[in-house]
Amino acid sequence: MTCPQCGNETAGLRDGLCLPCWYASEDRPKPMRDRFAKLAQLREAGVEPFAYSFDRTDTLDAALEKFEALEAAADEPADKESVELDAVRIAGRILSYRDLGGSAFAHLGDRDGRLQVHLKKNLVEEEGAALMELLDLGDWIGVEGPIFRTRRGEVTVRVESVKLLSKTLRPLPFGKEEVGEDGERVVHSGFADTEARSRQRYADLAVNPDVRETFRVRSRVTSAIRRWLDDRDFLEVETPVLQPLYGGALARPFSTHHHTLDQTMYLRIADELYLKRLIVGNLDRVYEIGHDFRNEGIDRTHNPEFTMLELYYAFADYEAVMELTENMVSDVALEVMGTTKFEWDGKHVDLAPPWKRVRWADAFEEATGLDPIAADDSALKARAQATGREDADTLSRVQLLDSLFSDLVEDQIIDPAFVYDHPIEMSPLAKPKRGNPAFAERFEAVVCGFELVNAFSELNDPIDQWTRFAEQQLLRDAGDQDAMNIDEDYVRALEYGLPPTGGFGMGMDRLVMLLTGKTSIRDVVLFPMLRPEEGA
RNA sequence: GACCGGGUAGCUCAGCUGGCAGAGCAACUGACUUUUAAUCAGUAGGUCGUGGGUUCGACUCCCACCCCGGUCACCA
Repeated sequence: MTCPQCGNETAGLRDGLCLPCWYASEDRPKPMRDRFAKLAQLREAGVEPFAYSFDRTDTLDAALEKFEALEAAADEPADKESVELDAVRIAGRILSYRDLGGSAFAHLGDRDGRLQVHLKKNLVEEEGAALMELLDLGDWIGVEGPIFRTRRGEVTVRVESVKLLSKTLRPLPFGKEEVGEDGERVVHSGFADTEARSRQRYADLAVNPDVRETFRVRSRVTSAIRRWLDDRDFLEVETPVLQPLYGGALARPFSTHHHTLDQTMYLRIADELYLKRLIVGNLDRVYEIGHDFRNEGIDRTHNPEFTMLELYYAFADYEAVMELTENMVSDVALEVMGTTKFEWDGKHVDLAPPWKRVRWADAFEEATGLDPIAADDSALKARAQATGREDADTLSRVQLLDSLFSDLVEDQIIDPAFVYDHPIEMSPLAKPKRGNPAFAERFEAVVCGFELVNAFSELNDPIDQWTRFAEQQLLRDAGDQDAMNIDEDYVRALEYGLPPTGGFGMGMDRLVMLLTGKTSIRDVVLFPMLRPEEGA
């Protein structure tokens, strides 16, 4: 292929140009053109702009801690001033650069830390002095030198050699950072565009330490939960994401096709039915942390692809699962965040157990004045209309019950509470309530007005389960697209015997939102779903 | 899907009642060897989301569309 502009041969054209012409084009912002031009200058000066490796002795935080420990060990104040730590090798991105002519101060940033370095032209080797002229904000460099404290009091590496690790060709959207007297960091004109921050999460993470912190918390939450469950003899398992029949929840699936089998496959909407098959298989206690997919709307609390923790616990009923839930969530919060008290969307909550228990029907009757079992459909419709549901006429009984409950009860629950014993028709996978089969042994854990956990005493009677599936099928035939499929294989598994089992599903994204105070799921998902860009 | 708000330089934003497209940061040139939102002098940088319309003249007013955010609806 030939570049139409310079006539040189090229493997491919980017916007109709070879890469050197593309980077030099007036269509590129000036900072990009300048940075591309610096690549050639670097190579001329004998500097490879994209290195293969760098052997660092310390992270930035570790180097800082080492120096401070040495300083603390000095006895005399006079000694403290002259404390110097032997050379370290550290690496990071250039976050700031103050060029004073013969020398320059820069801050480097890595995953967790930030450290100032001082580059003096007469101290760094010749190649490094040439390199100093060609550095930009965002570049990755590695430096070596002793650590001292400047007259202005900042711990600083006196650079004796510097190596370019990776040249950035595109300017990162750094703000200007001001560090106040109290050590608080104020960023001026940072990276604010929410869409760009989600699409280019790499840039968001690179310039916003608090975003990195959010995802560090997320990672710690996941591993703390694994540890908590592993300690209690739960077995982590992996079940199919691609399924010939979806189930375990009520939602629209994503569908795809397997060519060899010539079979429609679905991305799972829940793990539930496979995990309970494992309990049939004597695995006793299992859990899975994985992605579920629901082909529905995208908003502040819904991403089509989200992370669910499901666990199943043989010989336990839903009351045991309530205890497990409140203990696990509060233990994990305490371990990861050091507290059980959180503020979320202006609401203050305490996750310390025990959580409040609220009987579903009592809360419903208190809020609506209606008995959820005795009230007829028209009364429910009238009540729903009174709460502002204009489409009440089109809703099924289950939808009416649920919408009234969500609008009038769930929104009002701030401190964590277990809402339990839902009407049986809302819970096709749960055992009937002991002594009152109009209800199911089911609970939802509600915090800050949203559902965090959904759990049951699992239905282990294959005859009852098949009948419930059949009732779902009738709803489906009547046009309810969200009603469940009959899963004959699952019923077969139940026929082999599911011991009494308690189980739950918890939205991991929502738990992380709660712990980090984020009110949008986009802020706790690294790459949230967005409409594809036309051109990057 | 409905309503509201937004889309202007690489980033963050201003732009009034229609009259030459602006600032700070980043970039570039120069000065400066302990600075830290470094400083000082200068330079350059634009398809004002897209397409129509009104007008002598549109970033600005009108219409349609696209994208983002919020609220509501949907998602029990």
